Amino acid sequence: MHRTDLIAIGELAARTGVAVSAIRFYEAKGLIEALRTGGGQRRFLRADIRRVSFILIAQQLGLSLEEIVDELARLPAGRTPNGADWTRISTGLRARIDAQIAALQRTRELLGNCIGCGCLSLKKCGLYNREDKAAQRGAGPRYVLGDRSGEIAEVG
Amino acid sequence: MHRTDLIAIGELAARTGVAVSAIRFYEAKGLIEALRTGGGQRRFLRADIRRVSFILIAQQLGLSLEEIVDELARLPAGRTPNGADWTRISTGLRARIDAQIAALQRTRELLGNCIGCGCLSLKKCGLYNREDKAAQRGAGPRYVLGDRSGEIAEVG
DNA sequence: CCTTGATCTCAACCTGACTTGAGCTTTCAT
DNA sequence: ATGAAAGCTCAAGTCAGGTTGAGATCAAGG
Repeated sequence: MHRTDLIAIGELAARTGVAVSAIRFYEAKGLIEALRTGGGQRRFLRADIRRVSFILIAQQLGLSLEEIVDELARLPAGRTPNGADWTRISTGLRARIDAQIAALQRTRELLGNCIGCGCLSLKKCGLYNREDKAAQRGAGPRYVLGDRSGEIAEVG
Repeated sequence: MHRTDLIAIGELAARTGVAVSAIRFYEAKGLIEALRTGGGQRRFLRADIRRVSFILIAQQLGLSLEEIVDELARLPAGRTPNGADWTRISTGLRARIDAQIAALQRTRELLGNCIGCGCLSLKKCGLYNREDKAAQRGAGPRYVLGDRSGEIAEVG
């Protein structure tokens, strides 16, 4: 505690590589919280560096900010999160990573069998019939990569 | 050739699971082309079912529509693409898949070493210092997951 | 004290990937 | 020949995840 324990938004930004505007945005979305100085400026805990880092990692794994809020909600309310807390949270991420890897491996294989032969008959090769909830993130006609699951394409 | 060789937009939509509006959008973006009837309605080749399917697969792998345009530009101009054409194109996708799998595996490992111990000291564990151009797709503060590469976070 | 850099708020704008709605026309089965 | 279903265009809206800008205030070193 020999140093200032609270950091300004600029420092949090510098420490995490995230833009100041993004940090304000995260606060508005409920991902992080800030104390305020008498003058109204934000002051963060050092632990928030860790918290923001977690947000970045989770984003890389394809979680939306909304999902990340849910994950972070599992952190302790009052006290600074410790190693055990992060471990608990990261377990969920690990499962997600494993699922993504599995999905990619399946796609890779199907790509060989299916596009490789030039047929691209989706009904037959099932490149879409997979229940690929995990890879559903990121664009694509919404209702296809999700809602549908029944019959899809078949090349005449 | 015993069947109608041209299909309407509604049929292309039904065959691929993509919304009609999305197909028009793809045409506007140059991903597919359509012939027109005398009355101005679009008519697609059966091969376009395959083409749209390819678009969906590529999207799942994180390519933007712009990137997909580039990939598709490698298809033969006049004739209907054949199996060999698709194989050639899909090779690029395979490389991308492999890269993504590798990146995820690295992340998985780092997650164990780094979050597992609770430190989340990014400079030390390098969860960010990776040159993760592939996973850069999809959200995240733009300039972090890309432009930067120098010093990042270090938990005090 | 004073200045300079950091912050503040709020509203507006941006990109990507589509969707929606209005108003009008084409197709095609009966 | 006709009427419902499907298609057309064009402008505007949506959502996520931020960024940008204006105008005002705060914090801290000299």
